[in-house]
Amino acid sequence: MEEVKPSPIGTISGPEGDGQQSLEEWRGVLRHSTAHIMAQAVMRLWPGTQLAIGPSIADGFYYDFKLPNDQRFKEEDLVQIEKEMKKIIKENQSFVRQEINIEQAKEVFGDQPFKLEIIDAVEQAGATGEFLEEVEKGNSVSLYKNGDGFVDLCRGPHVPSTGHIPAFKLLRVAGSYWRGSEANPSLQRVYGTAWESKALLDEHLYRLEEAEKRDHRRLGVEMDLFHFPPEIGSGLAVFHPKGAKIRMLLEDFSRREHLENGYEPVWTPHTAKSDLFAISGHLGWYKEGMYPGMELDGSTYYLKPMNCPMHVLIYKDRLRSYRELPLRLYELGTVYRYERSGVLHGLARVRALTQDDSHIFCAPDQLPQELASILKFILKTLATFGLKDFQAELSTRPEKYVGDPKDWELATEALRDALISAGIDYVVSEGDGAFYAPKIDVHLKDAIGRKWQVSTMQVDLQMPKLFDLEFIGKDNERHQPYMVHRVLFGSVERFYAILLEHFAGAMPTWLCPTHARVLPVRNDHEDYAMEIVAKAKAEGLSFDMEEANEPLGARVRKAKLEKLPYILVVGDQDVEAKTVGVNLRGTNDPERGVGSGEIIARIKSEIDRYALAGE
RNA sequence: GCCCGGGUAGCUCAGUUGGCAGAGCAGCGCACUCGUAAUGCGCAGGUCAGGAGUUCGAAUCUCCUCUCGGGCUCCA
Repeated sequence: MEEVKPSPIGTISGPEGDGQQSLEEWRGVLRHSTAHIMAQAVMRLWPGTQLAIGPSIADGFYYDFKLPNDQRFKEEDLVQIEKEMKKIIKENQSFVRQEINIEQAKEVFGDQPFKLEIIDAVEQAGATGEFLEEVEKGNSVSLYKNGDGFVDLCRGPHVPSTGHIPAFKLLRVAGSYWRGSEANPSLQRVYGTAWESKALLDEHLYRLEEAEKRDHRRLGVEMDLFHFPPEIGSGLAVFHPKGAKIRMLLEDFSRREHLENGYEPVWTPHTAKSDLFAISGHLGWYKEGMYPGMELDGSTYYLKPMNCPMHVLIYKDRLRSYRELPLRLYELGTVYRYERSGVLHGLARVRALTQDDSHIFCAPDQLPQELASILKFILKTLATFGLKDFQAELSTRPEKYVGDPKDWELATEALRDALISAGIDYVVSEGDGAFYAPKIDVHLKDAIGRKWQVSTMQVDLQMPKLFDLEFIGKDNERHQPYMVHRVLFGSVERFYAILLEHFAGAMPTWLCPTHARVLPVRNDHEDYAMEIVAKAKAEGLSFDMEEANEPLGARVRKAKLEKLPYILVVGDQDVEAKTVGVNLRGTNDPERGVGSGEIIARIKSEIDRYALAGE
């Protein structure tokens, strides 16, 4: 529960203004009011502008406009709009709420087609009793009037007057569509942020700057981990030696964990004939997400967008006994998906991705136990990386689906039960399931708060039917197994991106390509430094050495910028006493005189435990 | 895919009204041999994303393509 705090703003104007709002709700009101003032400013500067909607969002607000004659905002326009907004704030106009009936509303907003559409929706909702997200149902609507005659259709509430906006800033302009659909007119969206004090605004802007520094795309370049060669194509990454080493360590972790948890490795090719994807339903329901077919020997081959159909074929290769179930097939499977050019985003959304994929075939009565143990596996995996700030979502049957709605119901309830018995908070996302199954998704936030789906588990009753899967039960009869799709990382690439941002590039020691750099103080300490590198290598660790061609301070700085977890300095005293000076990442004062065997044992133990910083 | 904004050395960025393409860092060479976040000097580095056009002359203006960023939609 959010703490109820005294209002930083003062009172708010509207029916909900009963003083019970949380701080976040107050900020929502402040931001929504700022959006109104922005709309007012835009109306002054571009008379004839059509207003769409202007809600508050996390940390800010936006407003969608259709400018007269299809004009577009430019970056410089934001300065103008801000200036006008400041004027309106100075004028301290009151926000006056007024309830009017539908007929009156249609007259007031006669020249505002988007508002009219909303009013129509309210009217219809009033008739049907249907709930609408953006408006209260009913036979009347509310509007807010400001001093100079600006009127906006709005549910409210608002701050009492325009003077109650202590600090705001417009951030960027973007394109959008009316009601988010490409079929509708395109609009101009302006994003901004507003806070109850200048200090909080500055803090927020500073946070945004800091977040930019941990953007995985930027770290990827700075740390020489990966890049996207245009010659290969959009959304297709190459991993450089250091980046690939990190990736390998992640994948090794995944393999080890799966083998220890009762999964069986499989391997499947990257392409298959259309026959396979026709049976699985992919060509019917997912074709727009696939690379186009390749003609070969009279067949059409597709790159696989998912691993499931191939895993199904492994199951189906022979008759299965109930004794084999649950059968957990696991593969780091690389799949290819056509993602629209505008949605690609570094490693977080690519066109070639490797899933830590498993398909579990089980008897119906094994399902609850299996789902519970998958959830546990997911949580344990996230905990290993210190990822605590996640959100679970239960996604239900989408509009485009295969199978019987009754099966969907059964599968959805099984997932819900798993969440409830694990005591995990979740939200329901109606209609967001895969075309073949409902799912539980786990979402993680990146550096700037964008949410990305990572782990998912899906209960699939369709694929077993489509492929006629069977097993022989205790009763010597044929039965159909259930099938669960699940990933823990989601895709290695996306998880990699999330981890880079989570750790701001300072990966836990066990995920670092190089564990320590040994720095000889003078050239004549190099032999001793190399001895330590060799000793570490014999213990399975990866150390390197940089010759004393530059001052020690410069080499220390370089190693720090490379975010190496350990810098080991060796000089006269160390050669004498067989010790090293330990400079640990994130600390300022080095520890002198640590035995060379001791530091190697320390680092080794850290790696063996998958330790996070400070553990 | 759609809207907006970008693309100049490996990286970060200057580049005036159209008039000889620059800096810092990184790289390479030489000197320095140093105890915990930048030693000095020198060298090299470019089809100004690509193509077409306007012009005596284009990094600069126009058009097209590619690509990146912010959104919309979509999703691991």
